Amino acid sequence: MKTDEIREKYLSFYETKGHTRCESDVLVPTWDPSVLFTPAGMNPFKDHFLGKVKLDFTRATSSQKCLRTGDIDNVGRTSYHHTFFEMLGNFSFGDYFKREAISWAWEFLTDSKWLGLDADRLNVTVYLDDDEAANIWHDEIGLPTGRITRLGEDDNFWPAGAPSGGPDGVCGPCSEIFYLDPKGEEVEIWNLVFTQFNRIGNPPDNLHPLPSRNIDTGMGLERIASVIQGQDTNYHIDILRPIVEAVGEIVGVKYIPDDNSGRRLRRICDHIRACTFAVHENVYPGPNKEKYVIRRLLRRAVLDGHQMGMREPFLYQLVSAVTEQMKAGYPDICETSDRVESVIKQEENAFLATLDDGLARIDAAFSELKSSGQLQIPGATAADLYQTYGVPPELVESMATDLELGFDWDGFKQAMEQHGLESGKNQFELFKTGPVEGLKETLKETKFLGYDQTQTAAEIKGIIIRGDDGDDLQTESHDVSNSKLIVVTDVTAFYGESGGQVGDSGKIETDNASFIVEDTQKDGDLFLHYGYLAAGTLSQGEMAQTKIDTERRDGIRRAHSATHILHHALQNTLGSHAQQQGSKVDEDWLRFDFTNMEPVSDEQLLSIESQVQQLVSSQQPIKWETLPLAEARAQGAMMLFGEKYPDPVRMVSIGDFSKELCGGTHLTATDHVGSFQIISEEGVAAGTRRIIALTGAKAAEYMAHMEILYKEAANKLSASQGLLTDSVELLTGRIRELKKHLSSGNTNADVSAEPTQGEPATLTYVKQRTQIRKAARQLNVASSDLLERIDALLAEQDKLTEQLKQLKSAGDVSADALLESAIEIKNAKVVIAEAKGANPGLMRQLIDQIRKKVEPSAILLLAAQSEDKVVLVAGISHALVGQGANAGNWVREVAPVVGGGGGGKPDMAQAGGKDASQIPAAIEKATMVITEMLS
RNA sequence: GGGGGAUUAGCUCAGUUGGGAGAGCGUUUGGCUGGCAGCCAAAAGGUCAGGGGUUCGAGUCCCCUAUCCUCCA
Repeated sequence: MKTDEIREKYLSFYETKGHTRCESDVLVPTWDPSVLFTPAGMNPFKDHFLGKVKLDFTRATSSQKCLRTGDIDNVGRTSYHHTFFEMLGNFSFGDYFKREAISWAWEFLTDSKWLGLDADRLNVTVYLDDDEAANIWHDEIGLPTGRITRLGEDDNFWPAGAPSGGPDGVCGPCSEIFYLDPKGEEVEIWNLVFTQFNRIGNPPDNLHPLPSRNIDTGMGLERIASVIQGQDTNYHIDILRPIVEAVGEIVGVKYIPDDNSGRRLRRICDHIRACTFAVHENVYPGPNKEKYVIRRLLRRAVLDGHQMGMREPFLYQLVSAVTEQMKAGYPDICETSDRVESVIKQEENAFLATLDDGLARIDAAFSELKSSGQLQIPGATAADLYQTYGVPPELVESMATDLELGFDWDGFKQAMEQHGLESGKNQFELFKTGPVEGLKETLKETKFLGYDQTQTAAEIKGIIIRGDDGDDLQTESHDVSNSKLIVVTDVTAFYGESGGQVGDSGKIETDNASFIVEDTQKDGDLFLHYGYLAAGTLSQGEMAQTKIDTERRDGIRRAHSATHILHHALQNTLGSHAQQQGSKVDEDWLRFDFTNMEPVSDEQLLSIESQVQQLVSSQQPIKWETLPLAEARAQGAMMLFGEKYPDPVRMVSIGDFSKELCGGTHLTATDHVGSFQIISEEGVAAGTRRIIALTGAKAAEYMAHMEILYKEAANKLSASQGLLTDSVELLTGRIRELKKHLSSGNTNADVSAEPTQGEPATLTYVKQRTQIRKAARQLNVASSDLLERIDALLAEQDKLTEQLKQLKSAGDVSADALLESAIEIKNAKVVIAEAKGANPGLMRQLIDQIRKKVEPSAILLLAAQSEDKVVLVAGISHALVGQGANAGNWVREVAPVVGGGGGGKPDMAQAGGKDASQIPAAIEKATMVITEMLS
């Protein structure tokens, strides 16, 4: 029987038992902060089990794609470890319990209409004191007691060891079904969890029966398939073996199961499956969280390939093998395979580059070790390489082996553990507690009426006083004004932050109180109004009016509708790959992240902006409706892979060009967006770009601001040609020239900064803005700092011009002129002089010239840099240094005379001081010191 | 969210108690030369990521910001 058939049989079997078939949830459940990936079939139903959502059904079945990395090191080594796998499950939310769960499981496994396994090969386990389950197995199924084993809480309880070790919360005994394979080994194929207790505190008497008991079962699809298909490893079932073979083909290694490379091929097979699904869901390899896990999986697979000789990207070529095997269960995987391939290829290239870099670093580390005569690579060194540069330890090890060096794995692991500790770990709570959770259980949901109304009557259902450090407190009534509260009502006009759109603000008023809402958040289906009490006494059970700040809401609506239009323009300009990656919609402000491999060019950006503006002014209607998911799909609504959509869905259509599934609030016509301005485009992660834009009043303000900025900047620079960028270039070029002339002592060059006269030319707004942005980029500042930067550059230019003028007026400071003032001490020419107007670079140059001309010689030059500052530079020719003269000591003794200090090397040294009036005294001192030094 | 690292010429990177900004490749020019990375010589090319601080003096030390890499959660 094919794996695809088993999956389908399971789901339809439970449909015949009154279960609702649920699509596999996404691999990355953003709604659940306690996990990065969906780890089990029950995960998407967590809130159903906890009674925190309204139940549309009480029996469900699913084949859930899961990802676990806990046992990652065993992947490929054992017959049954995976990171990515599918979990078949059936669930009861306070509906049926042990009897049905057990008998249906048995029926599905043994009935020839379904799997038809040999009943004699099936054994079960139950929890120690779970007589109820044991009796069902014995009396109703007819299993002899010898085939029912009772095990302790570590094996037959969920969570494992919960009764004595915790955590607190719902838990219960479980019963596992084992299959005796032809080799005589027992393999676990199905775990039935009977959730019937709430654990509170430590034993004894800590398990309290739940009023509503649940069933949660899980059967690994790959494992049951291997049993049915008589394979001794999951990797040889019909949907996995072809992938393993494909890996071998591309890597150029024949698949031999027991071989070391067999292990590698299986591991690559597993990881590419995981990566294909993750990238399909828009989870790209990246530096943290779930993205990082994907990066690690992908890089492990690349490294395996690398160690089998692959030096070019190869994983991406396996995507088609994965989609081929998985498309029956997950048809949309095919729709994205081009994108998935290109993302994987890019990451492969990045990692191969890191590996190259790593090889160089290993070389450097090894030569250091070799010089100290070590025979083993210390774990700490390898850990350091890994943590800082991502050099994989396996690579270090294999290179060490080539050099007949050992590798200290223990030390490495120890160092990594230490690193883990130092990085600090903030653990997630498995089950959140607190007043909000309590309200979720009792109230379940807040009805949102804000699509049509800006104000609604509502009843105050909960008041929570926000504690400073998260310890919130629920209260019946509250009268301390200005205290921070969370208010929950049965209905509301306030939009709770979701889908990127920020929450509403406004007021909640009762006859006795006025509560200012600053933000609205959603927790499950509950709306939380965050704010403070302005006046009066707020009491639970009172009737109230929820009134949103309509002006702010209008700004948010403008930004949200503009976001959809922008999304359309992006795809139109860049291609259909430019999909939304993330979005934030605020009052007349929006941030939109999307997939694009390279920066969006200025021209493209302008085109995108003007397309949006055109669509805005075309006055097209914006409509929304609620319809079945399948129908929205048929109408071509844009759907994001990896996004979880309710069914029915809300679809927002703009004119005839945009249909998106969206729960946000929108305008009724495009022209209400008003002005639209893209204010920045930047990279946010590899393959992801971010556009920030403004709408309505904020966009208009921005435009006015840019015009003023342009005028001021142009005035400062006297940019009569109207080309700010040219003027900026001219200015920076002039400064460069000035510096060059100063350091070479060339006073003849004409670098006069005569401003070009005339009024700034008038440019169109877009051109002015482009000029400002280009100029800002040229000067490496944000647009807002442009004027400041220009001022600083103008000041620098003035300063340099002034210095050059001084140097010019100081007259001849050539080497020859200085040599005329030389005195002779012990056969050495000594020059001690003031080099008026010179800068340190020029002084050094003069000293070099003199030293070249006269040997032996000692030179010390002084020059005032400004009204008070003095610079001294001393140089001593090579021969004199050999005799014990020292330029460093020389300036060190002289500098205090002008109130400073200094030092340097024996042949060349530099010093400074703060009292230019003492230059004559310093010259006297310098003469004394050098005389002594040379005698 | 936290740890480590990086940012210097068009590119790849050196730069040691803080005291003359460098190499290789590339570019340009000149000369030599019958080829395949031709040879020789010279030159141009730098806000040392940005900002602040310490100092007589900062590529170098300290702080902040930005970008990138990397590990941990």
